[in-house]
Amino acid sequence: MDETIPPPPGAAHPGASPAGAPIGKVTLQGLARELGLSTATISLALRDSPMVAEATRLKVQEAARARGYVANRGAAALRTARTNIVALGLHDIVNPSFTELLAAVEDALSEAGKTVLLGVSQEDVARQTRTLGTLAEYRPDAFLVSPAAHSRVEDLKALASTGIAVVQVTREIEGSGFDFAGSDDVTGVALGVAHLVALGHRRIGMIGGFGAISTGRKRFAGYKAGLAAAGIPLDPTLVMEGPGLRAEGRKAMARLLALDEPPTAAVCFNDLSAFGALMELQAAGLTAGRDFSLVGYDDIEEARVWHPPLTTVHTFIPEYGRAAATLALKRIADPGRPVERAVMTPELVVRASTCAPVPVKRRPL
Amino acid sequence: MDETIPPPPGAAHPGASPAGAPIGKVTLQGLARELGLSTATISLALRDSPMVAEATRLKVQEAARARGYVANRGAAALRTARTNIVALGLHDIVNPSFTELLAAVEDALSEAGKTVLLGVSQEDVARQTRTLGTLAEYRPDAFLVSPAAHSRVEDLKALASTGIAVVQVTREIEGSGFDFAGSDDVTGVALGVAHLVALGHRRIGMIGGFGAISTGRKRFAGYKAGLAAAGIPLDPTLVMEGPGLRAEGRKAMARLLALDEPPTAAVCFNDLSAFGALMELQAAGLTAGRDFSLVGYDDIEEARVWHPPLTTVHTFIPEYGRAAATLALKRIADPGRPVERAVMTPELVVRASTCAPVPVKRRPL
DNA sequence: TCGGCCATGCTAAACGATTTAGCGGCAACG
DNA sequence: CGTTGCCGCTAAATCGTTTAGCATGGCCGA
Repeated sequence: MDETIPPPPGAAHPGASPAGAPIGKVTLQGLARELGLSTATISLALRDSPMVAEATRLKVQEAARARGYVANRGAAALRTARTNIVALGLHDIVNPSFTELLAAVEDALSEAGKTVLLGVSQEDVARQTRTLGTLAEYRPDAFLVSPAAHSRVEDLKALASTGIAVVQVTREIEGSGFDFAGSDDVTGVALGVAHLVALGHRRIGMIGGFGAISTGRKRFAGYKAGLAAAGIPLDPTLVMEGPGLRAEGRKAMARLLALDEPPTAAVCFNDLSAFGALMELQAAGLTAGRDFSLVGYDDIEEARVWHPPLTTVHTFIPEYGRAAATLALKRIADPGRPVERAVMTPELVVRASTCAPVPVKRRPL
Repeated sequence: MDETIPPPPGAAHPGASPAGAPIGKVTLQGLARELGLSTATISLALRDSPMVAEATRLKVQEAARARGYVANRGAAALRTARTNIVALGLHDIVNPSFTELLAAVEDALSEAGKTVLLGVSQEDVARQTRTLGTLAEYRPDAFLVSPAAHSRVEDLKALASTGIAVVQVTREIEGSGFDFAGSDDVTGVALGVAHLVALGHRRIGMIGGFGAISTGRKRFAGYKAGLAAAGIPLDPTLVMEGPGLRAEGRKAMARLLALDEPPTAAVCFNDLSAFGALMELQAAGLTAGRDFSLVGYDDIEEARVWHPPLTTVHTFIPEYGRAAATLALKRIADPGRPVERAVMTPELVVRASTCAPVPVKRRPL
């Protein structure tokens, strides 16, 4: 825990550049020259190899500390074909649920000595191709990917052919044959529908979630499964497809309310679209939990503080974030292992945005 | 925009490994052997050097594409001493305001061909030292840092001595002599205080923000400046120090309400602590904007949807995120340039959490 | 006294790219 | 016809590290 760097030891360092020179670049070779040893010995000593004598090891480590030696992992990686970098290719990071994911993944990986190299595709396949390509040039030990909408198997296969470990997180491309960590979205949304059914609802809409991504398809499947379990036929006019954003949720709710026979409740693709729907309800003079029932998905922090607090499905994002990191580490260690899927089962969190069905009247305006 | 990789050209590639072999590792040397050229030519051709003939260039680029060549930036960096990596050392990423920052920085940097290497200190100086050390081993072209609380100049000076460009973002260590991008926090909070004063408040508290970080000190200074401008003496019992978290904001508000003579209003270190304070008000049966006035700081998305919508100070986070990226790029290009500070002036956003002063009665409970 | 063994540290060859001096050949020019 | 200049390309050095294999010398046992 020393906080000051001690001055160089009394013995003048032979063959070194001018004595008081700024530290600049200290390399293995520099240390080797100064200590009259070979770079091999320095390298081994710094990594506590048993092949080097105790005394030498201490001398070397002391000198390295004193000179401010910082290893060059790039050079080491060139030799060892291991960078300790894990590339993270996310489709988005401003969405709060992905922030939680990113934080969990970073934490788990840094614990394992890996460092995160970040790329964001912004839901654009072309940009994703570019980004993943750039990331690949750094030769990460593994890729953690949440594919952009509309990605196909080929868009990731390019990675696979490089022999790098690939783990999909949150979203997946079916049939890609990569490890996956995420939540059981079918069950999750079905849970929400079941809750609404139990409250007496029969006309239940679905807001947001589009078919271009696996989560969209699965959550829609959960919606259908929930209806089917209750013997309610699917009414396509109640299904509002769209990306899971506040603005989309709001538009969707407006369209639902404008129907001749509006639903009395809705499940949402994610909390974000639920928030948008809540805003539209407010604007229409309606209150969720009194005039209309709304169930979100994800349970991000904001869900708890809405007015009313949002009933939603908790999906354990940090947990599967860590799981994704673990899968990556396992596959790095053993590239031949069988494909593994880490799937968390979500849980319904009942708050105050749902109630027994109330026929929706047209806006008072 | 081809989506299929064409088969190798008709002419059998001489001296290559078994024809149908999996692509595996294609290197400059491999391409050179296959094309009967030197690695120098390949390297130059791939980078569109004018030193290589048009025909050769096309032939090389075509072959590279066909073979699935992916450059090894690590190797290139070893030679050129330029990695195109920018290290991002943040004290936290789950805080929504930092997500916005991260997104903006990543976007701006990737536009400039840089890739982000991420490290999170979690507000812990020891961990920060470790993290920055690890990041440094990858020899980033620049560091973007939001220092952990309690960091001192020496904690960053270690970076400086490596000759790497360092830019501080959001937070700074005074006297460190590095570039900085952030918002003018003194003015920002003073704006909030002035708003409250204009509404008639004289007893104004401050919630959250601790002296261990520059933003804490500056926002407190803004609080003092605002009071001074109105000729209101500072009452230390109204100042609640603490990290800017929901839980802390809640505790702080509880303590304020428990005072013999509670304030009628408060400014907050950030929106997060304001949310906590709002929760405590609710719990106490009080409503912000009617019984109490509260001003947040940052204007994160959640501020708009609170009930009541939070009056707060908008700080232009994405803007200074981009500014930070630009500063880093400029310093990479010219390490000797004078220190620059990019400071945005915040703006007050009046919503519904403030009102004229109302004497706070003790809880009805 | 000698052979063999251990402990220690060194030599040298990678790893995959970039960069620069220089070379052969050809055309133009005086 | 000799010189010059340019074009297109190559050879070789270099970046900082790791690692297999080898050299050295001391010590022990026979």
